[in-house]
Amino acid sequence: MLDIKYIRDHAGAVRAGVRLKGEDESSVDEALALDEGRRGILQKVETLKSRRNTVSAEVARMKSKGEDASALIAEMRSVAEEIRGLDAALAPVEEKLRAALLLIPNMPHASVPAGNTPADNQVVATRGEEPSVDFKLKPHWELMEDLAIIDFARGTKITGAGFPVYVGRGAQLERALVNFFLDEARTRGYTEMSPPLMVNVASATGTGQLPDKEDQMYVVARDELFLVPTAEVPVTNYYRDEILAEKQLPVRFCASTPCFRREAGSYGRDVRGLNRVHQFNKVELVRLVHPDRSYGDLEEMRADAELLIQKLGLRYRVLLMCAGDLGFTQAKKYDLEVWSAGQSKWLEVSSISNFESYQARRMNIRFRPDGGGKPEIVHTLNGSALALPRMVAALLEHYQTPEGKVLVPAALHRYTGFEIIG
RNA sequence: GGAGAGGUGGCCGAGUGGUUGAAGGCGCUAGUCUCGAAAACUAGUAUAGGCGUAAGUCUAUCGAGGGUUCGAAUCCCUCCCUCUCCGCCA
Repeated sequence: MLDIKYIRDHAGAVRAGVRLKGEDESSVDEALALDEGRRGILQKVETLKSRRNTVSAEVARMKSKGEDASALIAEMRSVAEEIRGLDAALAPVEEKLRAALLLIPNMPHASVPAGNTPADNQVVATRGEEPSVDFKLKPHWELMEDLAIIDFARGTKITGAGFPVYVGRGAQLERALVNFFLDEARTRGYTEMSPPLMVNVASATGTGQLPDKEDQMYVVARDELFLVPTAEVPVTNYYRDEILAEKQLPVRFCASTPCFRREAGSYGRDVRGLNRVHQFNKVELVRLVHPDRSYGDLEEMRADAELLIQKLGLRYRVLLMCAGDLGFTQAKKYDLEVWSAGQSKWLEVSSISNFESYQARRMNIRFRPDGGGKPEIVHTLNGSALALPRMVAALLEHYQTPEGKVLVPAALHRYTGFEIIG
């Protein structure tokens, strides 16, 4: 969330930012009105509490001397009543203010293009080559079925649509990719983490899945827990409500986890094969950094993710997302899309975002500057490096042979232990 | 799941209704001393919010929330968490 003091002092800029995101401006005015009401009550009640504290000390002094304090105590009886009333009035105002603040989105960074359609996203780089072959490339769902390496029908039987089963060399290939991604992340300075796969309400609120994205998560209602839609949630919450030393920054974590997504509202769109599933594995990068350096870190993380695709020899492009395509909590975002040679389309395999202080303020993650001084809010970033299913799809399609087999790219040989599938 | 014990500042630990934001110790920071270091000594050392240009000042916070009281770290209630034992279990 944004700092209420910032909203107070820059109401115009905040409204403009909310508009660019295509969100409702009314929450800004509501927050400002509640803040004003809150401060009004606060000033009254704190004056009374100050009086009460002074008189309490006086009562104590008189009693210790054996003097009669009953007149003061009688006076305080009505003051106490007044305080009770004001405190009772304050609580709902503060609760509403917090709720209103949670509904104000993060501001887009100045370098983010305006717009709210895919056409407004800027292609900032395109790298790698399409396979040059003289036969018709099959889409991955035909390959995986022919090779019996990913089984959708049985996944549907076991659980439901969108829960594929990786089998044999399919499972081995996926595991090889995960290990490759994690090893690469480690050599680039990320500490590996294996986090919980369910999170509580506070964690889901901290990264922004709650309060209004609840329908995208699987809920374990009995225990008030949520299956993680991305490792971002447990990993970023690792230092929630803590104050780090400046020298601990930047914090760099990587984690491989399953991701569970209901994908409500997207039925029928790009659901063929591995294009969109309810459970998938993903290696995620997370950084907590000094506020002055987060945009440099964003570029570094983009390079971290790009390098993986380069090493696997696939064609891809980088998109700078427009304001309207930014998530609620994001200030700036790049998407990496890999070329699906069998479908002749781009598939999003990574999303790299700077949240600035937006998530960190919700999570109350701060650092103490070197040499002391007031704690400051850190900046948080995360990026996929990478999402597995669409990478598997692109690899199968890119490296297929005329005989319907699939060659394993050289970078993975030491991880798979085999060089061909089929 | 059953029984018991406990949650106080960065850490340890005192404190059972009255100047206790909280003794004492450790740690940390600065200073004195020293060629330097250690030791010793002195001082400082939480977070959030309100008002204020600022200095500052006021309020809140002793796991969380509620209650009793003129006044709560201290008394009462609910919840959460940790530890020990029993049961169950990968």
